[in-house]
Amino acid sequence: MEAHLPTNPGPIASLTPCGGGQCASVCAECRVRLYAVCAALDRDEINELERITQHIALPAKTALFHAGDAATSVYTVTSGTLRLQRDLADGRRQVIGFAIPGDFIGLAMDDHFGFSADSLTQVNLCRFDRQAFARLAHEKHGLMGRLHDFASHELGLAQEHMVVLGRRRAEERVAAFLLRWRERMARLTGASATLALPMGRQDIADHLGLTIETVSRTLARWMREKVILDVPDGIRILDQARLEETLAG
Amino acid sequence: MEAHLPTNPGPIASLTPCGGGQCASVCAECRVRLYAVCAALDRDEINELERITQHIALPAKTALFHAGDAATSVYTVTSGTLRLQRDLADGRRQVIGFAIPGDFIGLAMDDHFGFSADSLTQVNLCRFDRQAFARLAHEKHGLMGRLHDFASHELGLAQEHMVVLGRRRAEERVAAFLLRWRERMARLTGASATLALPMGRQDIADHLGLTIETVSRTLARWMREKVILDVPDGIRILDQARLEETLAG
DNA sequence: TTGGCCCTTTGATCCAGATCATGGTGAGAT
DNA sequence: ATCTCACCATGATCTGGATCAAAGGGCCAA
Repeated sequence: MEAHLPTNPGPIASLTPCGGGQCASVCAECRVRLYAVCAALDRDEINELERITQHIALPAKTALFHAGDAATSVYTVTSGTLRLQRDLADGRRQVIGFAIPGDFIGLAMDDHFGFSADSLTQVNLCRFDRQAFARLAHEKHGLMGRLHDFASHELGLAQEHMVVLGRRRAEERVAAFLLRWRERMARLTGASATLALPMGRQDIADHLGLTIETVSRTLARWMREKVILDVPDGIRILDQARLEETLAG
Repeated sequence: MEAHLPTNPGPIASLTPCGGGQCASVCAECRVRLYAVCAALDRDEINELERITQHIALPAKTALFHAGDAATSVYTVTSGTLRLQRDLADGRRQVIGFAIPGDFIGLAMDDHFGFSADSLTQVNLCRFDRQAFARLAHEKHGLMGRLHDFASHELGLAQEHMVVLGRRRAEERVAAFLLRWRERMARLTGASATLALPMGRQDIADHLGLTIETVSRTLARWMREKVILDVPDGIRILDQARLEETLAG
């Protein structure tokens, strides 16, 4: 595994404030409100949150922040997909996860980000000043509870992913990824026949601790065997049971 | 990796309430109070917590709970070491982590445990009824904040471990484990020349996604090269810089 | 003292997945 | 159109760590 430098995003974009109809300018119109941390808040509290909210539009393939940056802001994703990753000095990458609408970025509330975040698609975000958000969380009990729910849920997912990385074979890893991604997308868009895959093969490989070739071969085999079907910008799962068996085996 | 069934702990022990001088019977005397979640509470709140606290002594090599069990209790470790793990159907194991004094078990606040917990040594714990503890956390703002700090800290560690499992070579994994374990122990006991390793080689292997042979060979080589020294029930790190270089490489 | 059991070490061999190499394909630029 | 560039697919070969095999200790029970 040498430095392969995939999809190197440019410098951090000048983040354009989100005007016009591109994203909800008020929480009341927000499509992910019920999934996001904000669901914890009542009408008055939402108003308070709104005062410290900046709506941000991030173009595709752009860095939101880098690992080690001072964490002056935290974010809620309202649309699009981000890739969260840690890099080693010699170019090896671990994709920690992918953030989708409703996800909160900055749970650690640490002074510095422990990973980098780059947009895969165009992304809309609510940006909060970290200090102000932390103050609000310390005032509003419900918000802190909701944050904890998010953090502990993430922790459970992280532990599941440890099993995948530590003890699963290549084929099992890819199956686990497809099934989990499908599940997450279903929560957002409802059960759908086709599964959008905004991330590339290299991103999947770096998420699963594999090489791009292994991911590609595994998917190609499943396509030959009619387990999945290739569609533009994603796949269609034809035989979910087969993927689940792969995982159970 | 076939079923190796290592260190199969017996059935869950009848947990003996902790009487006598074995463990602090009141929080005021607790040696880990400042490290544990309880540090968030003032004197009155500590008294309330104490009312729902059961002091428990768990013998070595005993199961505290199994993955999938209804999570009726949550715990703070006051002494000893526990092994937290997930098992696959065919015997493969992933050791999620090791819990040491000050650690909180049950952050997920989920209805069911996502992993099993077994004592490696004799362990003393504060057991809390989960419902009562959750109620207290929702009343006492400081406690919820503290829980969130713990959860998000754990999340950061989990993400670091993903890098180890996904992208590190065998030697790097073992170095990462020794350095991190040393760090954790240092927080408890102060910097010490010798490093106690209450877990076996198989446990380390299952934590790092390796086999026992690879762990054994790596440690043996470092002993030959005077990087570490074998001492009863642990090791002494002679050349920490060498381990850090291994990790940086 | 002996035997049994568990854990660890060490050597020999194997193989899943990495690495290396090459070609295909589609989207955007000119 | 044609070029370029970033992905993706796929065949050939290699290798780090797994697997297989065997042989020490250390501890405890009888």
